[in-house]
Amino acid sequence: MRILVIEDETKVGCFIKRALEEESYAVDLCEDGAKGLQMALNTNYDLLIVDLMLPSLPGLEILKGVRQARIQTPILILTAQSQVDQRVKGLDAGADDYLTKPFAIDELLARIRALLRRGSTESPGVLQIDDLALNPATREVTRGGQRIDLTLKEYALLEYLMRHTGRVLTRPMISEHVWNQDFDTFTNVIDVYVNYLRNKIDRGRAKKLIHTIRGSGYMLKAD
Amino acid sequence: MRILVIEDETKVGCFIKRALEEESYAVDLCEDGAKGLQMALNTNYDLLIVDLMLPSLPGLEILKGVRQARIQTPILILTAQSQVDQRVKGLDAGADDYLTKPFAIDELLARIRALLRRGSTESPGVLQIDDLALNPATREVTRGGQRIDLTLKEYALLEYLMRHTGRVLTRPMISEHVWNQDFDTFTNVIDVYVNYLRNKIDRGRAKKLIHTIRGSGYMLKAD
DNA sequence: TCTTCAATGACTAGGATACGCATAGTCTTT
DNA sequence: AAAGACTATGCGTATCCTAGTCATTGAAGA
Repeated sequence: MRILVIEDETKVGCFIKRALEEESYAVDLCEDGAKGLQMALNTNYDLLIVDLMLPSLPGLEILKGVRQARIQTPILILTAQSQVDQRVKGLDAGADDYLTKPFAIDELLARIRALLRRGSTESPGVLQIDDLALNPATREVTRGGQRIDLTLKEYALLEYLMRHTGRVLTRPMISEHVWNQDFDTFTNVIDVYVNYLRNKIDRGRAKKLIHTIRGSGYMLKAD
Repeated sequence: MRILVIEDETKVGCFIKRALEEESYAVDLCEDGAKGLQMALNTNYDLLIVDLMLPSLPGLEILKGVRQARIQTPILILTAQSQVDQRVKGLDAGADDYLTKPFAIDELLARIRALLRRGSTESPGVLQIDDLALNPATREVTRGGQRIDLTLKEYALLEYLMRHTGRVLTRPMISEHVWNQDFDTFTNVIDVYVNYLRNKIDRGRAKKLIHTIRGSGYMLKAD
């Protein structure tokens, strides 16, 4: 975990640095606002601690600069007890938390732990096979970068196929996952929808992705 | 944005609820700790506000319960001025921020905005999509530089849509975050409000931003 | 090897339905 | 009285499914 501290008061800055290093954080200390912004933009820190009262560059400008650059690193700002509105402005400008001087070092550490804890557990989530992509989050389907509009059932069917690429999927398997329990086994709805999908996905393309396994069912495959 | 307030003092609780509702948040109020924990576990809130001094269940237990369930909803705790160690314990138990009673309502609101901002994807203060802009801090909405007046509910709905741009939002998802617990599932309120929004935002514009995904829900998107 | 033919799947058209839109009206709060 | 939140209802249509015909497959027999 690497932390950048932007603080002009040498004494306070060094104190924070030592305390953080004792907690085994990697710490860079910068006493100049403009230079600090540069460092924040150039290096991928895990956390920024910014004093709002700096001589060269107002602390708020640092916040704005960082957020404009689409950097989402958590930012903790330091303010004086009196600067209530500054503090509110800071939070609205993109800061994640603040601490008023003077503060207990234990509290600073607790807040840092809280900020760093939010680990991004994002999953990629996009299903892909050859040049066909399906994004369950946005329900967006593309082939070769081109958008494809699907109805609800078509989409449900395609998603099921894509989640089981390369495997033979029998009609009972398909109906069980794409239709609900009162599915009539003696119809050809599945065939019909596979056909719909083919029209939208394979029609006119060199590579066919939907294959029929005669006597068994269907399969999605690049080969 | 839907918020759960766990606060045993009826007077304080109601005060907070009303203040938040005036800011377009959907608010559930609970005066009992154990019940509050249940609600927090059952519903996907955007934020929890927990008073640390509760009669039935210590506030800390609520925090632990929520975090043990792997729920990462931001939590703001309320403490008395004196309880410094409580506060540190609270942050370590998974709280994201605290406020000491008595507090200024403006500060509570600012902190809520800060907490909610980092919860959803990425947003440097102002939410923007195409020429539509929404500023959560001022609750100001503009399209093409032109101000648009929205009611509380219209605003709440639009904010939710804008915080999840490009994703399909189902009716259950929308009701869960824009309305509170006494929402009636069997009505078409959501449709009606989407229609209201369309009238104010898309009506007469070349580019439509609100799209309906038939059979699924709605989506806000520039394309 | 070629034909035949039954089984299986591909495709199409049209009717039924459910979905979402819009509008008007009710209720509540200010 | 006015504004906002919500309910109720009718209408148009995208979507779903049925049912029927047409095409393909592959094995059996000539």
